Amino acid sequence: MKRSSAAQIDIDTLPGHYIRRLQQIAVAVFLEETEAFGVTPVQFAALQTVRRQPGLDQRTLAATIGFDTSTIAGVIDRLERRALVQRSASPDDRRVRLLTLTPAAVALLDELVPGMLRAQQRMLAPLPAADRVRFMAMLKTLVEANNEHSRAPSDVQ
Amino acid sequence: MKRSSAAQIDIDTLPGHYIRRLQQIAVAVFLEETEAFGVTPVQFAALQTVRRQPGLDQRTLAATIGFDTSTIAGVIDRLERRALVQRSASPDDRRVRLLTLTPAAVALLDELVPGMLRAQQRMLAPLPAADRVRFMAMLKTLVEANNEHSRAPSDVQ
DNA sequence: TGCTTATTAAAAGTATACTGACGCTTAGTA
DNA sequence: TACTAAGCGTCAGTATACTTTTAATAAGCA
Repeated sequence: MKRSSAAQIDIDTLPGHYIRRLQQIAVAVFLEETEAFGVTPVQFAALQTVRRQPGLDQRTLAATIGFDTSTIAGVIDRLERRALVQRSASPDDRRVRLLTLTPAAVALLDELVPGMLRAQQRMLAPLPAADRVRFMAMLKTLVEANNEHSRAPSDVQ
Repeated sequence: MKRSSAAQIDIDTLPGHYIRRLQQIAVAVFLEETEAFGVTPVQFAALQTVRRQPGLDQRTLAATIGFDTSTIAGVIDRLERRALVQRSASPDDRRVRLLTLTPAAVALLDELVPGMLRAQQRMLAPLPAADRVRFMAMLKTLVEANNEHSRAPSDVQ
């Protein structure tokens, strides 16, 4: 299937190359469909997760959506600057900052969601309907089985 | 399948989320298997492509592996600093810089390839063998069909 | 209580990935 | 030939993503 001689290897036969390209496409389609709102996919994931679990701390948020805490700190900085997220001190542990959404963020999410869902559908649209389900199942299998190899292992399954 | 009420949406049902996670995993596994060489997946793709097409210009390289020219400029900067890639002026067109590998880069690629191939196999290992082939075929379908939506459309195919 | 270890956040540094703007060069046209 | 459009590479700016280090706080234990 693949030659082991280095000179022969074609990038186009490597899963990693296609995974990277599909991720690029997923981001581009998301931004196309939601461009009016100026929210990135990562920012959306953070907002949506805090919406469902108000009072989350940054560490748990990072683990839930699969980032390291450094990245999340920057994401929350930008969302806080736009008055979409509030950081408040935890009464139990003064190292911890608890996250909540502002009403503006809730309103923004409500407006954003239809475009976000259109983006998800567009991404998989080139596959026949039956394959879309199979593809999602395989993606889940690969992510969950390889989770411990990721740099920012998610603790959610 | 998915509720359209924003508050109900779970990140874990969205293809985009799993694609991003799989990309994270792919990078992490690649770096694990090739850590001795200090080369990133993007740098590998650039090196391997220039190896197969010596004298490539940056713009064609970018289009071949699916990047914009700004990103490639930074990648080539780093590879040039490590004396792995040489930029030379084109005799035909003074706007163009032609890329070639140094002997050190060729030797490095030869050493790197076995680990890179192990990484590709590990990524797909959680799937049964028949599904690995199906998954790759679906990936190709999605990337090729959505190619025009990407920010840096590849001109290959 | 005092000491040690663990946890959390922030900061600095590296590497993608994109947009938009700019300068140089080439090519096409009046 | 002068003007104009297009192409190529670079640079500045924004936003991920990661690593490592540092500081503050909390928790466990003698």
